[in-house]
Amino acid sequence: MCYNLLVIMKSKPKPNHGRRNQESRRALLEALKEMLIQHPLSSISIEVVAERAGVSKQTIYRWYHDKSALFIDLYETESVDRLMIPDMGSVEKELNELALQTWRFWRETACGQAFRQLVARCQSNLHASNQLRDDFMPRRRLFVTQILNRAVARGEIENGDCEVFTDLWVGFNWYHLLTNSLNDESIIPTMVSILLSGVMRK
Amino acid sequence: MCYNLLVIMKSKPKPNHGRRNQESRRALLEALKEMLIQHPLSSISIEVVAERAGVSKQTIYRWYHDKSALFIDLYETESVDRLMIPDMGSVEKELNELALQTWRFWRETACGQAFRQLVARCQSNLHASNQLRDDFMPRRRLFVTQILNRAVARGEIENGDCEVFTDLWVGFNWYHLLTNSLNDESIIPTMVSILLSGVMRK
Amino acid sequence: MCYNLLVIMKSKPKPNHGRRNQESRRALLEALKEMLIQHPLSSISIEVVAERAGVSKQTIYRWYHDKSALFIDLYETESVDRLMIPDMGSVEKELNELALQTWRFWRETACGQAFRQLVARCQSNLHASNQLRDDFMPRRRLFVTQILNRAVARGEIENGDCEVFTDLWVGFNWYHLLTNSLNDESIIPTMVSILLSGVMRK
Amino acid sequence: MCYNLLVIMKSKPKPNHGRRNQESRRALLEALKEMLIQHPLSSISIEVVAERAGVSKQTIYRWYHDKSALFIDLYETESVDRLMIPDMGSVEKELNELALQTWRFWRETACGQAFRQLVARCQSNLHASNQLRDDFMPRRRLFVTQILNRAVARGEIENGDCEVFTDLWVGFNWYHLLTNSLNDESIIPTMVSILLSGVMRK
DNA sequence: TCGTAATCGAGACGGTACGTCGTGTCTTGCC
DNA sequence: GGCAAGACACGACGTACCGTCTCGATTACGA
Repeated sequence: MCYNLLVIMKSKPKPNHGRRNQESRRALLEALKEMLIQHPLSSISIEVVAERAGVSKQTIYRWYHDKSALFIDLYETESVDRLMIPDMGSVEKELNELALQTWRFWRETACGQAFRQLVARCQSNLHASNQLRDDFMPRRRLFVTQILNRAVARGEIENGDCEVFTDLWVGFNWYHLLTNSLNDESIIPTMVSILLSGVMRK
Repeated sequence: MCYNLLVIMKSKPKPNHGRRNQESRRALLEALKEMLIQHPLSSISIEVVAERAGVSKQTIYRWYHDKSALFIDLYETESVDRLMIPDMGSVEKELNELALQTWRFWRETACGQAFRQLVARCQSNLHASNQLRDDFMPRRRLFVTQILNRAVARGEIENGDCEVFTDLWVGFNWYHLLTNSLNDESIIPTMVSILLSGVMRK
Repeated sequence: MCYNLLVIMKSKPKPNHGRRNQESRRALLEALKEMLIQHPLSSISIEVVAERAGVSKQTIYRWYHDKSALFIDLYETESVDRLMIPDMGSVEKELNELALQTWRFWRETACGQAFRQLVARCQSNLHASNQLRDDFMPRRRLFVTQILNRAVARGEIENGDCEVFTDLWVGFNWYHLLTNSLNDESIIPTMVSILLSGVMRK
Repeated sequence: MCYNLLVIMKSKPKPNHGRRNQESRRALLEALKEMLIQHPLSSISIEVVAERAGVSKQTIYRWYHDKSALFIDLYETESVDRLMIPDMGSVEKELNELALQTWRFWRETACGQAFRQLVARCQSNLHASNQLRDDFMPRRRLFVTQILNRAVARGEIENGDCEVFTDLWVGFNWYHLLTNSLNDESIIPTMVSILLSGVMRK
């Protein structure tokens, strides 16, 4: 049910028998993006998104279980490769870069504010909550584990405790996002160094 | 409009002629508390709370601006300081204990659910957000810094980076609360040990 | 659930605690009446009636199970006392008068066309069908049985077979309504005389 | 667009290159017939008929203008002339038999339900309405007039008022069909006797 | 023998309406 | 004045069918 961007993009361009209409998907995400600039996610109804995108409600429900899923599609589409950190030869450099990019992405696009709304919404919607935890977050956490895996390969850090490390990483960033404190980037290196101390090879 | 706990507590013990009915307030919070145990936040409507408490909707709206305000009243009423960890001679033990107590407090009382609602509300309310960051959280963070200060005094850890350490600490716990994953307590020691590595005296 | 006109009209004028808002009921029927002039019932949605009457959908559903019930309220309100035939001393005269009045009522107001739509609708809606048979028609049939009862009292006709007589009566009129043949009133006396032969006292 | 039975029946027995697939037409009517037995008309959607018949919606719309047209095709296909009553020597016996057969035909085949749909459709379609009154009904009424004619020949009844008699007859049956009350056959003799009283030779 | 043209299944789509739910406001009459 | 009761306008929900529209596979026919 959940739409997979990459698979679609790689499939041959010959379109449409009973397959998803890419045009309507694009219009949908575009409409949502524009609306997110002015309104919090919670005040944006599926009804209005559909109307604005020139798409029927049913089409939304066909591809997305709810508003959150729609936003997630947008979020992932927008953040693709912005948070893909290249090999910089050092886990410390890469983690610093990832945190910096994440904070900037959140500050500079509508996505930061929108993600806050998404988290908020999940606090009163069981399905959205499960989806966030089991579907969306694992994909986000990959950006971190990728870096960690490279570091393991380089022999920089021990292999293990990767999940808890990522919990701490994500928690730190969420906390700053959710309390509106993404401004002081100077604390990032400290955070990285505290975390790395716990996993560095002696 | 928003109900202020202290004012009520100072009012005479047998008041009531046109003043707020304490009985209905108590019934309201009680009903809410019971429901939070069994039902996800999402499925609790003001309508149902009112009915269960035997209170009219109007009475709720007279005293609370909206649903969140009701949850917050519950949270503040319930949250006694059961998170004060005594000196156990070791920062590691104390931090483990604090995390454990925090998770249990959130899991076993309605407060975890209520706090989630509080955080959610702050994502679309600037004033609430500032209050959370500048007023409420500093008090909560004291539970951690207190332990850290004792550890510094004992010579266990370096003095410094306390704020970032606490950010990581709080972030980790929030993350697990907000994603509904407070069940697996076995990861707590790992978390504590990673964090402490970054600040332990060599 | 089904609204009873007479009870309301007789109740004391002091209005409204949780009681039905008469103004919105009036607006509703008025809106429906106007729309029936231009559109068949089947093409009139509850949504639009509500909007036109300046009333919320919920309010309609509170008082009427479905569109048919709403129309029935209108129909009965409109036809009240138009089809109440006074004692004319002779069952034959009275039945002739009743048929004449019925045909004219159907021809001259929106109600005839609307009633056709109502019957049509009942052919594909079980609930509407039951309501028509068990709720609405018994009240309509009273206009006939009233006349028959008077005739029995006068000794004009036998007491019995009243139901079948009324079936025949109603069927005849329905048939002419549903086949768009309400024009030739000259057949009415023949119909009356055939029917009466079967029940007259010898 | 509207499918014409006769044209099909005259077409060569083994046609089909881009011609209509008889198998899917048969499956369609069969599915419809079966569903009419168990489900009220209201709950039968084109979508479900198509699925049950293993036929695509498009195929239905290619051959029928709308849902009613589909029902009508069924009615005309199914309605063989099983209502031809033989001479039984008595008009009363014959009329009783005719009513009984009619009711059973409507109850036991899908045709009763289909005919209800036909009548319903005529209430918002002038052309269909005229056709019903001027084309279809006269043929149906023949079953009655035939019996009446025989009775006149036998000298049982007066010659005259045949049309009004038939109006009453048909109206009575329609009324019971359209209100879903074809179950209590015990009222039929009463109906016959009332009607006959009005036309019997003294 | 191979187009070619229409039918067919599948099913996505834009629509319209549905009937329900929840919010927050309002009114009434009791206390 | 607070309060229970409950009607109300509003807005959104998620679902059900409608009738239209591609698409690619199938199937005869006629060149």
